[in-house]
Amino acid sequence: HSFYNDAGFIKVLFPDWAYKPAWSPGSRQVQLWHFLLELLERGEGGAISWGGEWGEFVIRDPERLAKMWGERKGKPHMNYDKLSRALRYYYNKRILHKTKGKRFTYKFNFNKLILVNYPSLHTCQVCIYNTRPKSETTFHLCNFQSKRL
DNA sequence: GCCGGAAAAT
DNA sequence: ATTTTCCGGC
Repeated sequence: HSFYNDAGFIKVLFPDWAYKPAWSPGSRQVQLWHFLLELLERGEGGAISWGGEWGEFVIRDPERLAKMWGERKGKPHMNYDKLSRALRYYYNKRILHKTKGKRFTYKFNFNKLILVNYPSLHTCQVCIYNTRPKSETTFHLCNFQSKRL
């Protein structure tokens, strides 16, 4: 079972509320893993990029990434030490794990993160990010770009 | 750098 | 509930 389509792309979906301003009704704060996927998706700058394995990524410029994250969240004193602590909280949630021995390298657990294809990955290239158990799944449907891995 | 406890912040 | 902040330990 592959998350690729024929062209080797996946489609990344973010909750639409992730893009509303914080003061907007119904909006919530964007979460760190949304932000990371967004940068990876866009091949942003070079502060972060996909690594060799499926879901693996390398933080090329830790302090710049932290700065970007801090700007997004309105935390001007954000740094890699604190950002990486947030990443470590993802271990127990099984959103991420560390690629041991590789500096600044982490890996998304897409098996956990992407639970559902809607309606079919192969035909529509749509994945839905969801961190909750399937039994209490709520799906956030919105449109987004695709990314070659 | 990386880990994870503890407490605070939102 | 998800970080942010701080930090002792490895």
